[in-house]
Amino acid sequence: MDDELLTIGAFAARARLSAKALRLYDRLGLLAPTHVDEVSGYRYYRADQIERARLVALLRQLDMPLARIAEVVEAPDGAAAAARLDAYWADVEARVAGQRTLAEYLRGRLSGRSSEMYGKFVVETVDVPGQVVISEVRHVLAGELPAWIGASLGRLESAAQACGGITAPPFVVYHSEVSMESDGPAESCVPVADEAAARAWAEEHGRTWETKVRVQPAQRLAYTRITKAQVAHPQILAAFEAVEEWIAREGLEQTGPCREVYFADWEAAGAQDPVCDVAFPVK
Amino acid sequence: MDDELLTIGAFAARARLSAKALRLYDRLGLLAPTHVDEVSGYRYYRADQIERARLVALLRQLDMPLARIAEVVEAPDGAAAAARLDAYWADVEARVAGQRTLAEYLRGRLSGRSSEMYGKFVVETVDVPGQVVISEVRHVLAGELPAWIGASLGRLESAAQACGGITAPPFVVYHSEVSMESDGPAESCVPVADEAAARAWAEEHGRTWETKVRVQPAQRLAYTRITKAQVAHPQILAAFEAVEEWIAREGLEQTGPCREVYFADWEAAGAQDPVCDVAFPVK
DNA sequence: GTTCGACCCTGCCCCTGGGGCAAGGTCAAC
DNA sequence: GTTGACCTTGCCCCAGGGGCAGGGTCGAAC
Repeated sequence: MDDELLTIGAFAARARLSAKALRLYDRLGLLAPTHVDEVSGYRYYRADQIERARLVALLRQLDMPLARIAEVVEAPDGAAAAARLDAYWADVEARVAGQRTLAEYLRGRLSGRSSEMYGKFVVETVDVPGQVVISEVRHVLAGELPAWIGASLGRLESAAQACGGITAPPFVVYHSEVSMESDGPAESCVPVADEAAARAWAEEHGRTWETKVRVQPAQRLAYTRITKAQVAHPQILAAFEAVEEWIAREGLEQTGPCREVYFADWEAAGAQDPVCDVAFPVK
Repeated sequence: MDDELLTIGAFAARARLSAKALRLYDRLGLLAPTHVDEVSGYRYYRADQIERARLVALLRQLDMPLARIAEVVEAPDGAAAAARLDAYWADVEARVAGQRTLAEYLRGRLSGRSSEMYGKFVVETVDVPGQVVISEVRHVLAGELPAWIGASLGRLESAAQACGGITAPPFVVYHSEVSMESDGPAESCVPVADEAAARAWAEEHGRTWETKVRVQPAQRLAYTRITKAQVAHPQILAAFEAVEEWIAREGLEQTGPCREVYFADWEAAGAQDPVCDVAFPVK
């Protein structure tokens, strides 16, 4: 039973895939034909491979990359396969949720004059005094940013205990682009009390981490406060945009790179709690 | 003011785009530099182009294709731009909603044994008598399917008045793949009472439309009933899958191509009303 | 046995939205 | 004048195939 072999065309029709796609899946090892004629090169598929082919086709309808499809179809059991599908789909939903926020912001910016914007992002200014900060600098992609920020601020906060303690909320400075693809250098900073101790600490750790001690001069910041849910790409870009537009409207001038100031306990915060100020130095 | 020119690198940093991307946008006419040195080929951008560049960058974060971005940024005014953004985002939401349904179905199929499936799709069989049908055949992509089905069944239903009237619900037969990319021929069919009149009609219209008259033999159909919201790609594929799996479980055999039977008034139906049977001829 | 049409094979170029690298030209500061 | 940072074009690469060319194979009819 069911041991009859199908040519690629017949198999393609029954699996609702193209022959071209089947050749690709063969080459990638995702769906190898049962038998390949060594002389003619003809691929022959068994009828019971249709089920797997259909699954691949359906997963492709979710725009799942073939590499992740391979992980699903080669899972040891159905539960593991379902878990991998869930993981993928959760990624998709998270990405789309962020894009949805950004799309809503853009719609307001394109159509509305300004009232809609200010309804979404309230921008204010604050004067911050000069600070001594210990910092780590790294080139990091947007996808790794949350993990790096957490790890880096964690290291710096524990180091700050030996430098007289933390004197102001930690922040992250973006010296270049803040886009999905860029790895423009990011700098995580923790203000500390004791500059001499900080310099000693940097001397000690400068070889293992990309650490620095800087004196951040007093400056005025224009900022907007955002919630934990908004601290992610790409929706956070809407906040950056809003602050920059506000700066332009007010006739002020940016005097340095943008930053995110984390003034709240990240772990303890809920998704709708304010945790972060998106800020630019101005004037 | 603001008439200073920026090199591509400086402009890229301020617009949060890569120089490579800016060269591409220049080549596509999406964002041309204000000035290009004819000798050196250097591109120079004016500072007031940053706004447009930022908008492009944000729209790219929505995964909007550059061609559609061009439509947005070249819209005559903000309202038109917002409308085009809305149209794009509605497309995205519709696609994701369909994929979400499919993902839920697949999760159930991968993890559950069968109870979850049957909870979602109830499959039954029905014997249908032989019918004379008038039909149109066309190669059509999944994206155009809804429009084509509506137009085609509309034409056939009005033609059916001259062929003794409609004797059974209209249906669409998929002679090949039902995937997003395939254009495998689809055939829209309306059963009519008067075969002779139907043949005369086909003779008359055969030159303008790809029309046929067929006698559909009596057959048994395995089908599941779905709602209006489920009649769209890719989520309808879950229904096809469910019926095929049921057929295999019951030890039956598919004897022809799948079809969708539209038994309800499409316009009058709400999203959650059943409107369509997804069916396969069996045994 | 032959022939014909339908299938199948590989290989190449195309698409999008860039990344990355090489070879070479430019610019501005010292 | 030199140096180093920046810019240019051009080519190859990725996924996930589509489409076509040129040539090999299959089964069935004659």
